[in-house]
Amino acid sequence: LHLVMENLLQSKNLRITPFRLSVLEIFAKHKNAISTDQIEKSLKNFDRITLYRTLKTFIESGLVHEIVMPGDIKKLALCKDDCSVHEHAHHHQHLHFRCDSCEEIFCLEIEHFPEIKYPKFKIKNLELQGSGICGNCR
Amino acid sequence: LHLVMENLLQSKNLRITPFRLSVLEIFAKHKNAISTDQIEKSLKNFDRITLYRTLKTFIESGLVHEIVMPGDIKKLALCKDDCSVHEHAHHHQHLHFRCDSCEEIFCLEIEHFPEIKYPKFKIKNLELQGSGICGNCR
DNA sequence: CTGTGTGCAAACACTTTGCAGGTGT
DNA sequence: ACACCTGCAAAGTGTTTGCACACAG
Repeated sequence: LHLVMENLLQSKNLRITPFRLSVLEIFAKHKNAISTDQIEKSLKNFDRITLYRTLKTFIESGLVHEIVMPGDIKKLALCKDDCSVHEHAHHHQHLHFRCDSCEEIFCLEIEHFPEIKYPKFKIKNLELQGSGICGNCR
Repeated sequence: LHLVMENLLQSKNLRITPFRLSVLEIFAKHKNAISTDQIEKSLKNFDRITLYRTLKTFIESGLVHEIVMPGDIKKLALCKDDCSVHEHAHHHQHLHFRCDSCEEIFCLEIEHFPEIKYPKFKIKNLELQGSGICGNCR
């Protein structure tokens, strides 16, 4: 696991440090998106400022993406192969789904990603956000 | 205009006050979504706390909806007829589009709202967020 | 060795809470 | 008259900036 994470950092030209590795491992342990708060609870003897900077670096370099929803919901998840970063924006081909019951946020790979057109507008990137009841809660 | 806004407040069982009316009129003046900052600049001699509470009330009663995007982008827009509020979540049938150039956020009515299915998940609400270049900027 | 990352202190912005007084219905 | 809205003070939360030292390449 360590090795995988080291390669991940190296592939983005980021230096391999113990702190970054431990943050990445927390992401790897969680299947779904996690909040900064969850990360902090999983760390010990850490500096909050460094964590913020680390996360910012991860987001900018395309390792991690933010998922935000109305109501101050903000979570982070590891990017997948289908993620790319252009002009400071992340592009995904998956659906961000929030369960009304357990409040987990899932990144769901969907088969047919919809195409949307609007007159005179050039839509370069489309993001899907859904909510409802997840597979575990029903 | 005043009368329209008064009816709007009344329809949601909210009291008609000068402050609420002036906030609503700011929304009406702007075609696109606006930030709290923009609202504050349009007001004078106002109390920021009251503004926050007013906006919260508007959101909860279904008058206004929040649009959030990664990178601390947070704007507000008047709800349209196709908006509804269930269990603290707003439902729309339009696309939220952010222009990479002018950074305006548009609520775009699209003809065929996509249907997404995912095995074992019950998707009750779907939100679309797009980005690219708007009609004015190209 | 050089530039990047880290840790600490301080500052900053945004938002919420509590309460007294004012206002709408 | 009563409940709701407003304004002020204070506090809370999340995040950023500056700088000195430590560490990775």
